[in-house]
Amino acid sequence: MFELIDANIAKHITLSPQELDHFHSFLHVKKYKKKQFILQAGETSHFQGFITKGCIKNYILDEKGHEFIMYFALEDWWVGDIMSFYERKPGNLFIETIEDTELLTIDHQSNEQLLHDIPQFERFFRILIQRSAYTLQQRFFNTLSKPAEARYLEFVKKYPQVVQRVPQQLIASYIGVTPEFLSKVRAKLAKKSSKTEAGS
Amino acid sequence: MFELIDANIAKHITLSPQELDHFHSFLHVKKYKKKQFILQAGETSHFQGFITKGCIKNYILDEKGHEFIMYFALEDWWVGDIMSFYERKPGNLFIETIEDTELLTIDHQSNEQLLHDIPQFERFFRILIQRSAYTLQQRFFNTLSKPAEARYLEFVKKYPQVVQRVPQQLIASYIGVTPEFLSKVRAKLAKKSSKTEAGS
DNA sequence: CGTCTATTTGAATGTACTCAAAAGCGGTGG
DNA sequence: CCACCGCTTTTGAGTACATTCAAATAGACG
Repeated sequence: MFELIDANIAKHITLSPQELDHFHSFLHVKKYKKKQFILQAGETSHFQGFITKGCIKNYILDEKGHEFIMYFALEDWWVGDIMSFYERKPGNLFIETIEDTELLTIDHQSNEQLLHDIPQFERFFRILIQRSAYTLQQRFFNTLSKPAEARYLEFVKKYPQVVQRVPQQLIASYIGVTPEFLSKVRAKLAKKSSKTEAGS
Repeated sequence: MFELIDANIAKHITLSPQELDHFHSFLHVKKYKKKQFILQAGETSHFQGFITKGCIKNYILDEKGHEFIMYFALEDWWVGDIMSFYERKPGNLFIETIEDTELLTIDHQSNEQLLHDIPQFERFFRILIQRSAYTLQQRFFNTLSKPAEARYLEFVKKYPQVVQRVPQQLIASYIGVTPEFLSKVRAKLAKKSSKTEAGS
């Protein structure tokens, strides 16, 4: 039950068996069916989640109702609206399942208690946020500096499991183009690679 | 000397006078002339800085040598390449002064000591990173969902001091357009507002 | 005042978008 | 088991926002 999350935490901090047990005592299991909301914009996020099974998308909606996907998350990822969770006010993120999904969650009060009882978690979550901020920065840079084709190829290389599991239109949203345009990019790539392979 | 940084920290955590003194003992003053590098891509960042005077730009260079500005920082802002600093490996960020600048800095070893001696700082830096991650996320969303004109107007509204102090081409880089195009955007805005004012 | 840099202007071009329609694909019920 | 329905992906034509390159103008500083 806790193998995955324990291994995840062990990547950055080292806890005693007692501390681990204490940590586990704060966690709850939450289950969602496909296409359910875990969080909606306007709500205050009452928990952070760790995915033990399934797949979700985290996105913002603009005025016209277009989805802008901030990230996908599969097993072994943490999900949540960090600002809403820590500042205890309504956020602007949607979190929605793409498949049936199971989370381990920790609510706000438990989290405060955890940070107090095991200060190492303060460090753990700092590292988590730091890395996600870095990833976002790189992605922002890529989006401004590289054409859609390069961004798509990098996405496929970096997240092959996601490509298998989520519809193409969501990947279009992630890399920052319309579904129609991604389709055209892929058509061009297919033509290119068929040319290359035609060297018989 | 430490008034500004103490007030900055007091926004998020509360320290005793002794703890503050202890914190101050870790700090050093660094001074830079205009257009000097504080950090270059490929270097490992050995310190985090807090600006007491001046103005800097933090940017990434693409293969063609185009600058992509991640953020500007003035007095009362923290600057650094967080990933490089904490992971102790070469980063890809440039930090360069736009004006003569003075920093209070804390080096890596002192930082570790500080986090150990006053664990509240672990929380402080987590909050800092959290907020910058949030800001970056909003900006990324804006860049994908809104036209350049709207992004420019929001920038002017949000950072009026920066508009006064940095050349326009750098603002173009920040909002994600070429200097030429920002110039055209401004020309159109000027025409619009002159029309509005012509209702005499 | 002259030089160097920043900004503006213009023409041609390109990357990606919008809208509309067709084709593909998967699940479900008759 | 096949036919149909809904949803996703593809294709195409026209358009828009922003880029590139080149040149002119304006500003800042010694």
